[in-house]
Amino acid sequence: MGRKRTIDRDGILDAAEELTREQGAAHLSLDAVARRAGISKGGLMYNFPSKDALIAAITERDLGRFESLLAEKAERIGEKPYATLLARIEATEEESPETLAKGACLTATLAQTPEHLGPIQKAYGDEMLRYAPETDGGRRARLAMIAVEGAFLLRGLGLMELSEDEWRLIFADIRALVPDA
Amino acid sequence: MGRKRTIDRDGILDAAEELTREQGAAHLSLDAVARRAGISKGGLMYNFPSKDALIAAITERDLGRFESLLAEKAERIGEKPYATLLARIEATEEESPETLAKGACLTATLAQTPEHLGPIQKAYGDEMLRYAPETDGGRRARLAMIAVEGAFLLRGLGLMELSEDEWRLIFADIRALVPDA
DNA sequence: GTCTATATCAAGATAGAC
DNA sequence: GTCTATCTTGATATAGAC
Repeated sequence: MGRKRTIDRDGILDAAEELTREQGAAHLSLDAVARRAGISKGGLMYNFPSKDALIAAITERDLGRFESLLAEKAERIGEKPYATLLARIEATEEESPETLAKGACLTATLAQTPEHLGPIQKAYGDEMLRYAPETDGGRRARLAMIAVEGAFLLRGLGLMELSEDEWRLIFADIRALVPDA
Repeated sequence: MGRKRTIDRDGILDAAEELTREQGAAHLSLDAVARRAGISKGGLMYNFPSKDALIAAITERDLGRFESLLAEKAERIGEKPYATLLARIEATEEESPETLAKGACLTATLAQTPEHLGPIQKAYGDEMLRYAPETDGGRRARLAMIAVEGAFLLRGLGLMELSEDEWRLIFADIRALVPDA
């Protein structure tokens, strides 16, 4: 015990995310993060000078990852006008329960500390801006956005307990909202 | 200072709800609740022996109120098969931003403490059970449920910032999902 | 750069006066 | 039943050794 090791920042973020999912962000402590990550508290504090910094780092990493995932999926879907939206639906449906829960817990956490809301508001806002509410297609796309993010939160937070099959039907119906889908 | 007064349990719950909305539930302290309610901490603890008990009481009161509101609205809507669902959409759209935020913050808080999830899971589950996923109408109703609760959370938590007019369009489109609406 | 040890503080909960 | 005062804990953050 007490041996030094090179600290892996991504490993810390993974540990923090897992704990958030397991116990809820309210009970997340830096002590527990350090323990789970297998490092000392001092080492943790050196890499992330405060809990807020840690949470901001998780947000930044996850939003970035999700955007990459969307871009990749959208590219594979092709030139359809609502490719990104279809990619979002696909990504949300395919996500493992654990990943979904981690993302939803993080989102709920951010929502409780207004100073952290910025990045996620921007992500949602940018996407909604693509869909003009004056057009029929835009309205259907916005409705699909609300529905898919609703499914994300309701399922990820464990508020609505449905079977895999039931969720599958819901995602199919969300997809059917998208114009030209 | 120091004069005794009769403690109003509903007043305490109001104070706690307001603080939750203003600062996020993560920063809710019993000290602040007592201060806001204009009573002593001891008096607070006498009425609600723990913070968990306080949160549970808020949940119970709010779920009860909302169910009453739904029942009342559904009755006024009449014998339509999806009257309760329409009532939910109407209630969610009409809710003031403050009330919406209080409800959504509470929901997010419950989601972070698994032991508090029960009542809300039951409320959602009971409603979803009414809509058989084997029927076309049932599927549309379930989709509308996901969408309206998505709107509730996204708007109430401040995750998605849209104008009043933009939300109005979205609620109109959610309503259009309901069979025979 | 990572560790151990400790300072500091906020917050939930308790004890006992009135 | 409500109050004031205090206890106790757990968590953030800091200091300094290695």
